[in-house]
Amino acid sequence: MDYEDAITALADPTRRIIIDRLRGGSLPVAAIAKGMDVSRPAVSQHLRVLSDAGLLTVTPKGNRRLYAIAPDGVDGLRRYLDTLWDDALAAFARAAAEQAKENANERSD
Amino acid sequence: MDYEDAITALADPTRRIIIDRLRGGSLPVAAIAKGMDVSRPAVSQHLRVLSDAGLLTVTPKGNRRLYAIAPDGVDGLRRYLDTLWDDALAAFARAAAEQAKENANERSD
DNA sequence: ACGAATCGTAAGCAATGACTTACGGTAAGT
DNA sequence: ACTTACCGTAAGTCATTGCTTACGATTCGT
Repeated sequence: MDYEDAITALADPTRRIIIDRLRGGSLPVAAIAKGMDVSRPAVSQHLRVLSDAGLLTVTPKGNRRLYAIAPDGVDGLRRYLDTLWDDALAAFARAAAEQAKENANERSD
Repeated sequence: MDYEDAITALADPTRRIIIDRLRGGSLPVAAIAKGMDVSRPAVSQHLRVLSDAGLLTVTPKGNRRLYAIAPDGVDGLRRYLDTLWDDALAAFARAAAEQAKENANERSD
């Protein structure tokens, strides 16, 4: 299972902020950390977690390191949630049908 | 933001197991806890977290309480990931185009 | 070649959270 | 009515983890 690391990584608010900052495209670490309420090393640690989870790609560019969102990592989570969504809807429909049948029995009592 | 509670709730492995057990339909607490490697009160606490996050619905049924996956809660997370997916793909496409342009400049040097 | 900039890592600390045991409260069975 | 079953909550403990400061390594600029 790979989506598990992804969902664990995205559970942290600071990491979601980092992800949001990368929505527009790749950024170096200093640019990501700028204006955030945690130190730059903290951001580095979060970037490590996000990379290990497959949510970010790193491309060394001379002095700096550019981080970007990895579409594949996001897709893993999307697929997990899609199956969950399908099962939830199916179970919901069955429960609704069951409830309707019970109501019909009540009326016939 | 509501999806934040949902993703935090799903970050825990035990809670994901609980969710998986509810994929087939609603279950009482004892049935969920049966065979799991944590105590029943622990399951109760997890069910509380999942409910507060909007991922589960509770319907008291006489002596027992039936828990079921709430499609709406799952949908909130799906929408968040969809926007993330869209932005990631767009950024990826821009980066690819940029890279192609750089390569063209290199060949012309 | 030397100083400045960019970044990752190590060590230590404080806070969050997941678990257990113990308990109380409500509904079902006899 | 009394016992049993089902379930949530409280209190306390222990591991996890997110943060800071300090440091070392690599690259850019002059």
